Amino acid sequence: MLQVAFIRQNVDLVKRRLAVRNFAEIGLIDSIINLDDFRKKLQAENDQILSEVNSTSKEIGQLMAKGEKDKANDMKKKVADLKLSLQPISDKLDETEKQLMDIIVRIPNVPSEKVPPGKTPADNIVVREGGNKPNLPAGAVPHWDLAAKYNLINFELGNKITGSGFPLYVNKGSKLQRALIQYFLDYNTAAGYTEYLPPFMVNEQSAFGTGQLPDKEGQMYFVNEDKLYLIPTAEVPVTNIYRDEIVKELPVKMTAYTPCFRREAGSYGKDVRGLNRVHQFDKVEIVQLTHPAKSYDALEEMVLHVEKLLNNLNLQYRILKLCGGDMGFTSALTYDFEVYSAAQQKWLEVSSVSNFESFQTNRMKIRFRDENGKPQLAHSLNGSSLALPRIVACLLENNQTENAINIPEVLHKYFGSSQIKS
RNA sequence: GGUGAGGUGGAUGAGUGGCUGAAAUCAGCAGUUUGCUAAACUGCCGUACGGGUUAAACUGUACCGAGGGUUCGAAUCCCUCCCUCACCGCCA
Repeated sequence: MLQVAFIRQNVDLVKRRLAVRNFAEIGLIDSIINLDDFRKKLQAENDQILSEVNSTSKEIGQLMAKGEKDKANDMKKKVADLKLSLQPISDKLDETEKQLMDIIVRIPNVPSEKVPPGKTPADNIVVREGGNKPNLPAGAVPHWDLAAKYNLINFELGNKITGSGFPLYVNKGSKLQRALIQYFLDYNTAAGYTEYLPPFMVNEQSAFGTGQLPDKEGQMYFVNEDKLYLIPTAEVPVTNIYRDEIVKELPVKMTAYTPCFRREAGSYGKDVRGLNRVHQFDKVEIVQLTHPAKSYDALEEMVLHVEKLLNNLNLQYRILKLCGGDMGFTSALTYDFEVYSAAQQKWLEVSSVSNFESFQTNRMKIRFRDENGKPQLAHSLNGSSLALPRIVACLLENNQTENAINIPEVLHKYFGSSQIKS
């Protein structure tokens, strides 16, 4: 969430930039400032009365010690009156703070000045393309057919066991998952990211910290009995490792493999065929906490990091800079990576790399000490490196031959062979 | 799940109603001493929201797991919840 102090100092900028993401702020920014003014006024009154209560109580203590009971009793009456007058003010203060919070929590992040305007994915800007266009043999088929042909993924059984969108990987299909996860983690740790294997469920506070709550309430699976959310991404548990910390040394670089659970409420149709959109999938994530002055350098570094991974896998890809309208709630700048699915003839998103600036860290109170020793909010960033299902879809489709699927060289040592045959 | 003991600042740990935002020690920071390192000594060493200031200084309030309550006054007493540890039960 945005810092009130930042909003106050940059009213016009905040309004202008929120417009870039087509957020209709409808006077909310002005309300924030008005409420904050009111809050300050109330707090001043509240503190003033409390101060009197405290000092009077102290006097009572001294009077009692001296045995001056009558005087003390008079003072008690005074305190009672003070408290009576305090009640409405303190109630109003609580209420105002709550109102203020309710609004702030629903304001999305302010886009960076680098974010292009636009409303739909069509307005995203292709930053660059890379990799080689695959040469498919005649009769090439989409991955769901390949998955069946080589017995790699059984969607029907996943459906039977759980429901649609919960694929069951089998044999080499399962091993390919394992190989990819292992490779991605090794690649990330080699680049200095510390590996974690976090819990796959988080509490409400963690889900709030990274911005899933209240914005994405209905998109997460919720275990009512224990009030826990199944994570939609490793970003949630991993970033929350540093919640309420004043970090000693920046940057912090973390990576984790986790399954990800997403209800994907409201998305049906051809987009959900095969591995294109599922409720449970595997992903390896990278997360960084940085000094505010260095977060955009870190973002570019992460983009290059993910790009190299796609190059290593020999996939045709493109990098998009998301327009204001297509960005997530918490992001200040996002690059999406898409790989080309040759058999489906479409681009599939496999990674999203974002700088959240202090939007998440303000919620989580992740700080560092500046030159003056004052706590300041760090910046947080994350990106997928990578989400597996669509990578698998493209690997299968793009590397299919008439009677085998070739495995990219970097995976050979993890996969144990160079081909999948029937 | 049951019983018992606990949750205090970066760490250890004192504190059972006012003199405690919190002793002491360690770690950390600054300095003095010192061939170097080490040691010794001195000072500093919580966060948030306000007021104040160019910035400080200074100052008000809150915070001792979370939330309520009792009281003129709560880290300290009471209630609820959460968590940790030990033992028992159950179980991968």
